[in-house]
Amino acid sequence: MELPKRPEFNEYEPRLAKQSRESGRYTPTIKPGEKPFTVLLPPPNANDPLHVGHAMYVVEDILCRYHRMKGDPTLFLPGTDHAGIETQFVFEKYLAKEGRSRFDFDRETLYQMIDEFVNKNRGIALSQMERLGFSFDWSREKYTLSPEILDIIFDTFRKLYDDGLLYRDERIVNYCTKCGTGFSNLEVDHEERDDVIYHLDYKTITIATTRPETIFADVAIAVNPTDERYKSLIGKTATIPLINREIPIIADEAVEKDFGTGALKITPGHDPLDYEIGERHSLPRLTVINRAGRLINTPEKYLGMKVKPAREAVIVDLTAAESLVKTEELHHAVGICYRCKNTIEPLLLPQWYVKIKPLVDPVVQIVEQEQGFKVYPLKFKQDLLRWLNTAPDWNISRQIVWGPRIPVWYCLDCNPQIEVTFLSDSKETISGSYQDLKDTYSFETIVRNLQNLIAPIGSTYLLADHACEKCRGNHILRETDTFDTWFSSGQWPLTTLGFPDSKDFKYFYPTSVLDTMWDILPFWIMRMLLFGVYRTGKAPFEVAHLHARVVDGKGKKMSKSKGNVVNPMAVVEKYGADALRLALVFGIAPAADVALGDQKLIGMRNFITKLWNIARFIVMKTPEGTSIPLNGIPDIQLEQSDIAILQTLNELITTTTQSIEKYQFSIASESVYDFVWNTLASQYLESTKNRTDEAAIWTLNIVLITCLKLLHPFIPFITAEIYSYLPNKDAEHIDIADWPKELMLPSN
RNA sequence: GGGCUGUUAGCUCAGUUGGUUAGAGCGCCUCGUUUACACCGAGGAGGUCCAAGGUUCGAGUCCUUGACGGCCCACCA
Repeated sequence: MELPKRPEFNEYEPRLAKQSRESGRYTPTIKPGEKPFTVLLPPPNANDPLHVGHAMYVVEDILCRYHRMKGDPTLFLPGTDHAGIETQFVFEKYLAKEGRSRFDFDRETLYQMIDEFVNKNRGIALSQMERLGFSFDWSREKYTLSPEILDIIFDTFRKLYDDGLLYRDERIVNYCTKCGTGFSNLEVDHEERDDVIYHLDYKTITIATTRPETIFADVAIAVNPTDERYKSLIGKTATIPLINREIPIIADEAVEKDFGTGALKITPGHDPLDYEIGERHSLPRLTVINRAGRLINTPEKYLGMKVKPAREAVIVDLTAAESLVKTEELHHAVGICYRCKNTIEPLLLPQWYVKIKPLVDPVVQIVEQEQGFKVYPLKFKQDLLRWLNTAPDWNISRQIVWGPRIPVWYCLDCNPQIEVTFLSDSKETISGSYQDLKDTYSFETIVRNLQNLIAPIGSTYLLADHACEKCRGNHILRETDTFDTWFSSGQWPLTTLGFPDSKDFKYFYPTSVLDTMWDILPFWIMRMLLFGVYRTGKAPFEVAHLHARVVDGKGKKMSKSKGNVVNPMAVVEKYGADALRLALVFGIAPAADVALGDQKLIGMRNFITKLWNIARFIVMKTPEGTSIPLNGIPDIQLEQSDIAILQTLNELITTTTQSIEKYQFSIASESVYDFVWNTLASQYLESTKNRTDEAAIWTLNIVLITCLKLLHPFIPFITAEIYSYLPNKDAEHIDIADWPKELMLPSN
């Protein structure tokens, strides 16, 4: 047998990937009593192609391949995420290209369109992951919107309700008027801006604000109680310019004396801090900006204006009224939508919240005391604890269509004040309370063309879709808020394994290792811990391993605008999946950025070619029909150099194994790389060129097959391809061959 | 305003608990091709380990301070 001249990775890599996928070799056998090794794939977005970050799944694959070879029942479970807002955002961009927007459609139609769009592109990420050589159990592939998964998610929602951990409240929400949905604080980005701060004359006092268009929603002026300048004014009133409404001057410690004029206008309807102060002082909440970002409840001339023009108009009028005392430059950070970069508009909205404290407490204990759960690298433990300890109640409502609707139903007849927005038959947007609209539009029209509803706090609701328990009526609408994506992906360890009764769940939960980039620690890892512990009492994974970001060859963050984004599939085309995989773990400190550039990829590819050529030499040198002992060295006269390399090989086996166990993939891969290139190829192999004795042949073969196995988790394709050419082997495929153990060597 | 992290060869980075002449890949220089491999081989040049101070028999490694990066969090209107 002979190996061809040079490996054509674009031939053998896809062929082997397809073969192993179809063979079902990665479907584990459940062996009661034996501890399985389980990894759940952090699901990529169902509709997007992979980006380089996803190539880091190689970490999970290394672990899984290693454990599979070690003989552990190993499950690497793949899946995809519907990715609520992300997907809807992508789809809206696509709509925009055709000159349409989501407001042109009722939610049912829009949902169907997105569903189709996702289904059409659904396979892309999956086939790309196949190409990268991830050893998934494809028979267990999951999707976050599958009915059986939704059942579990709704069940958790119901349990939260039953346990009194679920409530509705009207609070300030970070609202993006462009995306049309609220976000949690975590999802808000900040941008440094140079703005103008306006000093406005409120008769008795002068305030400073960057948002003069919200003065119509002012309900008080607050000063710091220790501020000598204003002490005498507390309890008096001030007058809002332009509308001359009198509002009280109050004292609150949250006001900073040194900022602006030291007097803060309180606008609880449009600012989170003001909302808090308003709560403390039982102040009313006025709303002057709606969800479209337009002014309402203001003097007539500003009605319907968008925020920015309204600000300008108000300033013009304030100037004319001589209420504008002065303006100053202000450099500050403004909240922007993490998706579309639009300025966040804090608005009052009724939303669904999960009480977080009762969920957090047991998790804090588990994390602190490492009760069946650890974080690697350790430095992230304190981050996780900080996130846990400061987590506010969780707003799980999102005002988008792409996702599971929150499973509660409102009876319109019992709650006629519910505000509905829908398209009339002539495609006009109609919005108002059901009470006001029900005589003009039939319930059927509203249902059929519904875009969204807003149920005021206090509305009664049902927990299943059936006739109203009170009035027996059938005018029932399901909540239009959908779950925050993390509400469903946070239950991934439960849903993928079929909580609570399936065989899989009983055998594979808790899972072994969960690896992601550190940036979703609070979004995802924390939520999985909360849900996992809430529903099972156990952390959903024994180890959370956090890796770093993939950056370009110069160590710079990849970004579209810089044009340095690396497409993993292009890299695979050019250098092969093995080279990419190796480049992602080679020479990297734990949780340090991974610099990925051509130079490194070339180096990795060269190593793969080198390995091929070493194998080619050894196979060529091995006479036809030679039987190679695979379980130790037989009684045969070895030369000193043979024993020496076998001893080094033994050390290598130990180093590699221990390094993988400790997640030090860099050390593991570099050790084998160094051994193969320098010890095996440059030294030993050269020294055997004039030998034809059995000892040399056997040693070469044993060293080769051992190295192939040690390298297989990192570079599965080339090792499998070479293995398939070997005349003697211990398994049909290398990915199910035994992990190397140290050889017993003759003592002399 | 808090917190984290980095600064080691031209470039990208390793250096576990402090211990002999500080390493890798790529790049560079010289030489080599009927060779398993030019996606190669042999050899070589190249570092006051950011700065200052301290602990120590001994510091790239620990401590303090400073400089310059990067990142995260925060209700400065």
